[in-house]
Amino acid sequence: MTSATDIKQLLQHHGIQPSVQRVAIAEHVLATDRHPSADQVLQEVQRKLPVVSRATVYNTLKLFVEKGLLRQYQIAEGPTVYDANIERHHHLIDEETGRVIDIPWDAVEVKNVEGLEGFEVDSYMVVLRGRRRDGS
Amino acid sequence: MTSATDIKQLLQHHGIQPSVQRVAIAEHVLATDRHPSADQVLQEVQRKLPVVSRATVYNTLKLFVEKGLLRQYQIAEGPTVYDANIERHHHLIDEETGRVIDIPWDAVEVKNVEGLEGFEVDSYMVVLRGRRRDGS
DNA sequence: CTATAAAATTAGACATTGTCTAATTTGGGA
DNA sequence: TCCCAAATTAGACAATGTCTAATTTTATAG
Ligand SMILES: [Mn+2]
Ligand SMILES: [Mn+2]
Ligand SMILES: [Zn+2]
Ligand SMILES: [Zn+2]
Repeated sequence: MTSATDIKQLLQHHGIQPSVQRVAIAEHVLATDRHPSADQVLQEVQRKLPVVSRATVYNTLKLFVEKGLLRQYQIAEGPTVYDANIERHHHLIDEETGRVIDIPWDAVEVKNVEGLEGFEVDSYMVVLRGRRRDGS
Repeated sequence: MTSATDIKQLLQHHGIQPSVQRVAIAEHVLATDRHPSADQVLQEVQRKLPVVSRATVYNTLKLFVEKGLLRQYQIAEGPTVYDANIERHHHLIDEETGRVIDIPWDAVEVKNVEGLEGFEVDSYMVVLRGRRRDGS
């Protein structure tokens, strides 16, 4: 449960003025484990708060990324998606639905990244393609 | 060295009519270890063959992907890129230049992908972010 | 409380990337 | 050579994202 006041405080602690629009956007995008695109966020938010513009959604998502509240990825076909999970983790793309699913960092093991010759690596993730197994 | 006749045979062996445009596109896109976008391919090819249209470049790249001559990725910011390296391998995104660099499959080791609970995995790659080390 | 200025929001223009259609051109084979 | 299916093409259209200039909202100084 993240109440509206909690959201406001969270934004303020990150140096973000909690306007009505920003709180509404935060409530949706920070609470989901989906990986919505900017236009999906716009659709969702407009149901609760009809007076929000496309420009504000794009501006706000960018702001949240800059302030470290969100990550932004371009991993599958289609538009940039936003990710409220800011811990390091991997991603699986469901090839049937196109949906991006979080995979815990320790679910797979990646070795020898530090020893990679000729490169300095800041971060990495495994991107998998497949599908959910039936009972899941 | 991949000569024009070699290219023609390669296309024919993949069931592709080797038109002038397709050969010109193949010469560029199959010979590079860069990861060009469709519009980059268009720019390059038009220098040698001014009579090639945007539609043909998009159509041809799609055809090459369907026929297994090319891979298509959406890994970094920006447009879809095409990859002549059809062996499995990983990718590093140079954060300074934005360039995508191939990393050999055995340069890093990924474990426990088969044991991933709840998912069936068809393929995977490690996507790293960083930069070339000075003398490289 | 009111005035002022800065910050936030907005509509819509614009750019880029990609798809599609309908018309034209090309070229392989009878 | 002729025919016709395949290939190419220009340009319309759609989706995604950026930018600008005008308007609205909000914080705060007086
Ligand atoms: Mn995620
Ligand atoms: Mn590659
Ligand atoms: Zn809640
Ligand atoms: Zn060569």
